[in-house]
Order: sequence, then structure tokens, then C-alpha cells
Amino acid sequence: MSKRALSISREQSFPEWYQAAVRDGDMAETSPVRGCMIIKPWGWGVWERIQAELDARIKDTGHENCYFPLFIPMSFIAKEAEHVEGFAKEMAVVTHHRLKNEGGKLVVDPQAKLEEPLIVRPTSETIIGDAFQRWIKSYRDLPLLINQWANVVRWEMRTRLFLRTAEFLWQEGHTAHADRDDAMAETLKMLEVYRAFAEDVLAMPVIAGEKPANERFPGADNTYSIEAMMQDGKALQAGTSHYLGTHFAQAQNIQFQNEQGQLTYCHTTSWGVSTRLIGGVIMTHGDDDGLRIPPRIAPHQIVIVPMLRDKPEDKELIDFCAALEKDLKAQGVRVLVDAKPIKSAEKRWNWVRRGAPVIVEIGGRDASAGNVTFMRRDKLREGDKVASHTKARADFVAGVQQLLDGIQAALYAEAKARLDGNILTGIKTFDELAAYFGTVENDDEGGAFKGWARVAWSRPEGDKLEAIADRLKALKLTIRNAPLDQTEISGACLFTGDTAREYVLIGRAY
RNA sequence: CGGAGCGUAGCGCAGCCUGGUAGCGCACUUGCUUCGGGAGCAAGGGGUCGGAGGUUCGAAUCCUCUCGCUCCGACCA
Repeated sequence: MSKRALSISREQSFPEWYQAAVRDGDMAETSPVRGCMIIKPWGWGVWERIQAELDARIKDTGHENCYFPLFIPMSFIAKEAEHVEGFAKEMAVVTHHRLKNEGGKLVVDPQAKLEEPLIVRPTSETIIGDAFQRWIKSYRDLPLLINQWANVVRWEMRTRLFLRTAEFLWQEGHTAHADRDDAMAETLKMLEVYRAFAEDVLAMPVIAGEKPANERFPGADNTYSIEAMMQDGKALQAGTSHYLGTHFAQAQNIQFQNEQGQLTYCHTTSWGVSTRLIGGVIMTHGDDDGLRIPPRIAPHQIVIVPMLRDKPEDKELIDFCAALEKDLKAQGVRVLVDAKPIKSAEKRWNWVRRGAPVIVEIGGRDASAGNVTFMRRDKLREGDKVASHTKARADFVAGVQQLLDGIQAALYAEAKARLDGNILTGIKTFDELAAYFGTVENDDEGGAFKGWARVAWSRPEGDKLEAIADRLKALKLTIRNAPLDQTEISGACLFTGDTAREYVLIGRAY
């Protein structure tokens, strides 16, 4: 058995493996503030790549970036009834604006109480809606397409790095439209942007679909999501897009005069993805040697480790590496030469854990022969041995883009096979569903990988749906979404026995 | 907020039952050796044993309270 770069395997305990992967991969750590995280340079670099790639796509679809305040007057949140109810339990509230020194102790100055408490934004529908209400007067102002990159706070009970933190970073798009069709088209367009982004950039295959009524965003008419399958078979909601109808428009008086001069409520949408995506990337691609970052979001796509020996020959090595770095950069590749005075073997394994897509190791013989020795992080081992490849320098440089594309594609293919191969179809009754998923007492104790089930249902709402959700909850299951991509359906609803209307995906979730 | 478990060096842990004021592995520092690869030897540095009280001549160890973390549940991107 060869040694693995992480001290715990996915098999042993997936949650513990996740924590080790995040920590040893230098992505993030917990902070002195409960539930918040410190994102370290390597993790931040990944987020910057995600931002850059997604921001370009958001702008390509006609949206403009802007920035709204972190603080929202409490009365704003109260305007949309469902919205308040959905978020009330997890809001951070600012009530004072001054401290004072009392007998050497710093205390909140009761004199400095705010007239109206401020909420630290959990999302920005209300404060952006307030601006929309002033900005929109005419049908000529529509559609209004806005996006912002921001941090938000939701005071969560239980937190996990990247997956659920009290403060997280995201982008939130907010748009206003003249009618339902236009707003719905926007909602679905952005869902598609997310799907393509997740698959093309994160190499994370997802299923785009509509959330059942009980999983809707507070205040939305329709909520859509992209759902990704993690390596433990659980679903991760990786992005959401909401059609908000006229709920917020009515609550906040977002109206325009149409071509006939009539005052009309706007139809609004909102959509977002967060730093949770990074957790998704980790749980999609990570292995027992740590992270495997897809080349398109890797801060350094290629890390060059010179095998320094603290001798005069080192200079030749460093020169060779610098020249290689220059050539690779000319190919548009993000390269780092790691010449830190640390043992080469140590550096190699650090980059393995961080998941740099390609790790190049240059020794004296490589330098004089003009060769490049490298490892692909996606296919690190062959059997028990680390798979090291050697190429002539010129060939390596010429083929580098192809190499990176190949890694990106291989990571996607691996995850795609897992997703496609683990959606069970053909389940017709609730008993079969229960038998398949079983009552796993303890998910983390090697609960067998189950993936998801695709079942037919009649799309009930209200009490009927609540009852179904409760039955599923007993099995720790939730309805993830109804895929947009529906095949022809026949037969009966698994839950009600009524005529089925569509397929939904069911699984355990993060 | 309920249930379970855990807080001892950066990480992983032992010691606790049967009190006598800390230890192991990895990591870190220095030196020598080694050198196509997760090296060896030697010498070092680092801990108010989560915190506060209490019992005791003496507490990591026993008692009480408290804070935090992890997992499960409720909630959620």
C-alpha cells in the first residue's frame, strides 16, 4: 500500500476527508468568528477564477455590475411577507453605532442605539427593489439587468467550510421585466448560464431543473436549481434562479407605465451562486491525495518544482525553469515556479494536496537533456506508483494547452459518469424507494453510496406536498428538482397514485 | 435549540479509571551525511493540558459551571 497524501480516505469518513482536503489543500480555515471562514490564498485564487469566468458570462448576457449596501433597514425586509418568514430566523442585526469605555471595559453605549435596526444582508432583493422602484418609470427602462458580487450573512446553526458558512460570498443577479414571459425567459437563461458554467469551467456536471413548491426561495413563484452529485452520492444545490412574479414589485411598488400609459407592476427575477461552488468542486473532484482543481479555475495551472540541491548546479536548473516558465506563459498558461527553499519532495506533495493540475519536476538531468518531467494531478498514480512522464521541452510547451484541456475533460468525464451511472430509474412505489435508500442511521459511517432516484410524480402542492416531504424526510431524502430535460412520461405518481406529470430527482442532500 | 462525542505543541494522538505540575509520531530549527524524489543520524525550539471556580499538601487527571469543535436532528446557498 502506498502512502496517500491525506491522512484520511473518502472511504473511511467522507465528512472528515472533506475537512482534511480543505485544510491540507490550503483552501480555507475556520476563523475566530463562529461559522465564518478565512479563505487562504490558494482558495481565494480559485474563487477569483470563478468570479472572472462567471462575471464574463453574466456580462455577455447583458447584465451590469453594481454595488448595494451591506446594511438593510429592518423595515425593508418586512415588506414581503414570505421573504421575512424565510429569513427572519437567521439574521444578524445591528442595533448600536458606538462603544464606550466603562471602568476600563469596552461596552456598547446604550445612548448610541439606532432608530431603526439594520439587518446585515442575507440577500438583497429588498434593498435593490427599493432602488428599482425609483429607477423604473417607463417600459423603456426595462428590462433592468443588474448583478452584484457581495458577501451576505445568514446566521446558520451548523456550518461547514464553503458548504455552509455564516458569511459567504456570492453574486446575486436582480432583474426587472415588463411581463411574465420576459422574466421567465431571464430566469431560465441564467439557469442555463449556471449549468454551462458548472460543466465547462468547474467540470462539475449538474442537472438543471425546477424545485418543488416546498423548496422555493421565500417570495418566489418558481425556483430553479442546478444540482450536482458529490462523491458520497449526496446532492449539492450549486446554483439557483428565481422567478419572483410581481411579489416584490407589489411589496415595493416597482411599477412602470406601459406603451398604453397604464401603470403596471414589474416581474422580477433573482439568481445566485456562491462560494459553496468551491465545496462542490472539492467534493466532485477530490481524491485520497487531496484536491484536484480543474485547470480552468486553478490559480496556477502548472507548478514547476526545481529539484534544488543547494549546490552550484542549482543556477542552471533555475535558469532552465525560468525559461520554461516564460515559454509556458507565452502559451497563455498560468505558471508558478516554486523555488522556495523547501525539500522538493515536500513541495511536490504540497502541490498534490492543493490539486495543481500539472506538477513539473525538473532535475539536473532534465535540464541538460532539455526534458520536462511532469505529473498529471488527475491521473497521479498508476497502481501504487506516482505516474511521472517525460517529454522534450519543446513538445511539452507545444502541447501544454492540449494537456490542460485533456485534464479538464477527464475530470468532467469522470464526474459525468458518476452522475449518469447513479440515477436509479424504474422505481414505482414509495416502499421500493424506502427499501432502496434504507434508513441509514449514520451517513458518515460509510453509508453506502446511493446516488439519486428519478421518480414520476403528479406535482402536488400545499398539504399534499408537505405530507410527501415529511415521508421523505424520515428517509433523509428530499426532492432535488424536476429536470428541465424530461423524457416522455406515463403511469402514476409514486406518492399519490394520480396521473404523473413529470419526473423528479430524489436524494440525500447537503 | 435537542441528542451523541471530543477539546493535551501546527496536525494526528497517548496519558486521565488508580492525582505527584507532560509525552509520542509527523511538521518546525540547527549541524553532518544523503540526493531522479514523500531520506538518515544527532542536537534543539514550541504546550498557562479550551476557560473559570472547587476539592487537595499537590489537579491534564476528581467535582461544578462555562466556552468551543465535530457528527446527527431542526434550518438552509
